Amino acid sequence: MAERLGYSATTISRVLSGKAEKYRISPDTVNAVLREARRCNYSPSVAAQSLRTRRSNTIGLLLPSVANPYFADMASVIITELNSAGYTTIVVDTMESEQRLSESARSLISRQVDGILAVPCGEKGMDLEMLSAQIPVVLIDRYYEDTSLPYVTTNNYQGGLDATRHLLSRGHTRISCIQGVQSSMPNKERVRGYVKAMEDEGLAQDIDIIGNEFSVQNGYLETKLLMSRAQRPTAIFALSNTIMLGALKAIREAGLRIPEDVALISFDNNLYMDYMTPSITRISQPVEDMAKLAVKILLDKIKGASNCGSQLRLSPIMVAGESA
Amino acid sequence: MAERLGYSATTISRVLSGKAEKYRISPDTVNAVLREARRCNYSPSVAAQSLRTRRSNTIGLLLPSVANPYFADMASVIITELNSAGYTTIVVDTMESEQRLSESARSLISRQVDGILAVPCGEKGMDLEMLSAQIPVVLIDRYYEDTSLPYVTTNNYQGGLDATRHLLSRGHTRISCIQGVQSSMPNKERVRGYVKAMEDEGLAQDIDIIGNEFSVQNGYLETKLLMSRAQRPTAIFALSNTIMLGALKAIREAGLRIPEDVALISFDNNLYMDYMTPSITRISQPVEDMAKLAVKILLDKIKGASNCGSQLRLSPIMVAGESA
DNA sequence: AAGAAAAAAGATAGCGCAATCGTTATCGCA
DNA sequence: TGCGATAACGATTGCGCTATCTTTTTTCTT
Repeated sequence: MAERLGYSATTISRVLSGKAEKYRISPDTVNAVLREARRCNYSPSVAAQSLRTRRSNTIGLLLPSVANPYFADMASVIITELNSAGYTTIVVDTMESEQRLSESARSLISRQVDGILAVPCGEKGMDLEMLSAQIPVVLIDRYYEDTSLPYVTTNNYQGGLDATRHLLSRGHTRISCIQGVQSSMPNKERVRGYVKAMEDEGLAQDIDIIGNEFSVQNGYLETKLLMSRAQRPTAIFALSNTIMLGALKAIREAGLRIPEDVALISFDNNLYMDYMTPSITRISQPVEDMAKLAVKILLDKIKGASNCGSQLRLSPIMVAGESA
Repeated sequence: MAERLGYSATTISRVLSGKAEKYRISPDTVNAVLREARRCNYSPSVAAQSLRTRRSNTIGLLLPSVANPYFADMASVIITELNSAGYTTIVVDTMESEQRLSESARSLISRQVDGILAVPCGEKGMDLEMLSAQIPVVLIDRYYEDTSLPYVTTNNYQGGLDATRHLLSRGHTRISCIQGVQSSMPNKERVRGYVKAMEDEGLAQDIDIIGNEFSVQNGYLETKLLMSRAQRPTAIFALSNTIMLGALKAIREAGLRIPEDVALISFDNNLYMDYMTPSITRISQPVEDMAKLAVKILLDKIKGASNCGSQLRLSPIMVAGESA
């Protein structure tokens, strides 16, 4: 393009990167360059730009499972937000593996992403913590104990408390809690809320925490077992939407009615939950707010603002349904 | 790293890019390099690599709406498939806008992606078609009339036919069809199936096609109108899961029973649909197969295989529920 | 009319890698 | 002993851009 127009590459670069004014390029030149660029359908090589400027206008998003509707919703909001801020999003599914998380994060850095948004896996985030020296990192939903990384999450303890108290207030005492990934902070906090509520009612001996995965299958299998117990629980607290779906299936198969025979309460919200019969009583997380906040914090960090201290816990909202 | 080890950058590059054997680098050297690389946590700059090799091991995925569970499911499969083939995925939400589609595709190309998977928007894909000269492009779900681009889609005509015939076989005659984006091929084909089935029964005068968006709101508003008609339809054919959800809400609000007062049949499948009451009768698309096939075709094209002729239509499966 | 200032542009280098084209040791073999 | 074959490595260049430093031209000032 440079030779075709008779201008230097420098001038052309300036025009195309919007720095024409700053360098006082004459309007005639600007127009000529722009016209030619359009004519020959020019678009700059992002690879070369990143190499030179060390910025890529790209953000990496690390999720434990894109198939989980909860994370898919989150991804949707994040992608849209980032896009309107001029960023492109690379989505990686870490499949609930700490090793994949580390590898993916490194791979993202070697791609010169400008920042990382992550729902981390595993117990201790040493690796992410280290990487955050090289690049802005913001956690969503999950975080690590004593981490200095910024995060945005739900007040899961409160959610666990609310759900359990709701069941207790309806007279339930045999309440089983089907959990997901034990090492994850939201899971721990929800369980803590459940335990606290039970203990407050003097039901410490009835505490029953089972399961080990945020999956439909886990919910299904654990509920199958529960339903075959001599002394069935009268209520189930499912720690995720997927677990709830599995539980629902098992309860149906046992020929039991909800909520008459077994009450059911779940975490997460979803387009569909209102349309189920019975509609599901649930602890809804403010996914959209969380996602938008996390994006905001990340972009601020990228711009150099040092609100590293941002560790936010948003309140969940209980949506009353007919299932409990 | 080169000077720290006393080797040339060339040698190091060869070792790290796995070409040690090809260039007969001695095992000692290889080990030394690898150890040092691990020690100093070296990872190559993908930007520089792409600049040099014109490949980025990255694929662009263009979707009209990540928030739609149907596309989110699709994205999940694609991301996972690509990842296990060694590719990273950039996801872009084109928001059902043809202009955004074009812009995003161009932006992906300037990012040196090795290929593009797209659920396109708009009537005629001139732009994508042109771009496909520069880079492999495979369409999923939607495609263009007379396009030469490879695509993988559902046999939507068959789906429309099946759904409508099912309703007809149950004795319905006043069947309204709530459609999504009119210009999209799947929509057109489903409608064509509906029309054909109606005409075959001599019900041409009862054909009733309404709506204009694949959204919950569209389904809701159109159904509200339907329910307030003097002569209500006895069955509704919703052309997507989102439309179905909106319809469901409106039917509920009208205090009507499903399927006694209004039968409901939908396109798309979903984890939740089995757990609704009544469970929804639906035309399930083979999302996973479609996604995997599209990825396969794209990777083949990247490798140079010229199966450009791949234009596949997979059969949908009707899942019987209680709603129709 | 001479000099200073502002306006408009260009020359050069280097981001981090890999393709290309070398060069230097080592060894077998007649 | 010398020669070519092979093994093992290196120097250079350029991918496409932009940051930095210069140069040329125009305009204004006194």
